[in-house]
Amino acid sequence: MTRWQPDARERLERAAFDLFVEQGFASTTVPEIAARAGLSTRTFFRHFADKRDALFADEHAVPEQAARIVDEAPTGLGPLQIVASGFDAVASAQFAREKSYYILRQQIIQSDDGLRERQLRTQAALVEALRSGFVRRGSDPVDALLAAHLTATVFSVSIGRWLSAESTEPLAALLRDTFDRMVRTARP
Amino acid sequence: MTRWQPDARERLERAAFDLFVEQGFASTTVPEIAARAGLSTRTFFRHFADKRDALFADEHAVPEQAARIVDEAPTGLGPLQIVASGFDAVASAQFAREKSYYILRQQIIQSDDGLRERQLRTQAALVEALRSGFVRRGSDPVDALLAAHLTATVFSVSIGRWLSAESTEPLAALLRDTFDRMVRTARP
DNA sequence: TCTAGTGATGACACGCAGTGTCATCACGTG
DNA sequence: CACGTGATGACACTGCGTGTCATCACTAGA
Repeated sequence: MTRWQPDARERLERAAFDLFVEQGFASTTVPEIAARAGLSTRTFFRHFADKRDALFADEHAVPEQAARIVDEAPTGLGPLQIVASGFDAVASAQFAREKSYYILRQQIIQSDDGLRERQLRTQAALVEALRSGFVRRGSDPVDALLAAHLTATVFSVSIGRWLSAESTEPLAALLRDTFDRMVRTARP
Repeated sequence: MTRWQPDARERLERAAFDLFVEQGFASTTVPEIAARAGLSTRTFFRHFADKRDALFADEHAVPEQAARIVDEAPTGLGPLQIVASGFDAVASAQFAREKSYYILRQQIIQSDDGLRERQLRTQAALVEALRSGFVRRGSDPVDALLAAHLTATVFSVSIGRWLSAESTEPLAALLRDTFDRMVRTARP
């Protein structure tokens, strides 16, 4: 016998996701999640800051990868050129699961105000990671912030298109298309 | 004698703001706010959805004004041209108080994760109001969403610059400058 | 082999956010 | 003078999130 199952966090994540799908986020309590994972309520809060956090465990890696891509880009490229060159890497690394998982997850998020706010916060974290990355490369602070916002917009809009009912295009193609459209839109 | 003071909501707003300034958002309880306003805890929650909401009472008007500006713009203008023409109106209407008030308010917001999330939500509401406004004018759905995001970025960045320590420029000028910089940044 | 950590967990108490429900009270209306 | 109305108060209750201490399996060192 081991002293404890070493995958407590993953069990909690999965139990939370399943319960949110089965009965909704609001009507799922933390004690329920913990019980399904075979753990106590207290242990849940040792792994996640709050109930919403169980749905956003993966997202913590996003700002890190963004910063890495920016830092490792060849010199001489502008912020938006760096971003455009990283589309494929991000599309494959951050969206490795089945598309149906992300659709289900997005449905849960859309069903609750608190979860929508939480998602906006992860996008804000991406903006900040990109901004500071661009500044490290020597960009003007305001230009860096603007480029970071533009980048986050491209990703947010592309993912929305990718998860929409009609779409069958791969994410990387949508990222490129959304990027081009944004460049065109920004010409007044 | 009146049966009750008719300005309950305003008293609660002011009491909340003052207490947040004096002792911080997290260490201020709703019963405290209600007591300072001379009301019960239950009444606080009749006026505001939650504790954070007392800091965002004004912001509910923002999406409405944005939608009105878009709807009343002359035909033939592109989304971003409409936005640029509305800079002065928004700067004067939505920021009528003393600048020191907005600085203080922003300090409170920055001090708490939940408040930052709440602010992101109001920005998302602005994006949605602009998006649907642009769609009503006949824009392509994706282009409308992109233009709405670009607009919200210009406002968010401009307000940040306006409230930053160094700045003395008027908000309308910063809006125009940020807009120009964004157009330039979006050229890869 | 004995012993003193160590790290994840459980158990329990607690403060506070937010809601449902009913009573109250001042007012307007017939 | 009786009745309805709308804002408020009082109270109970659920659930989130935290602080604190005990437990238990394992590990490193004497």
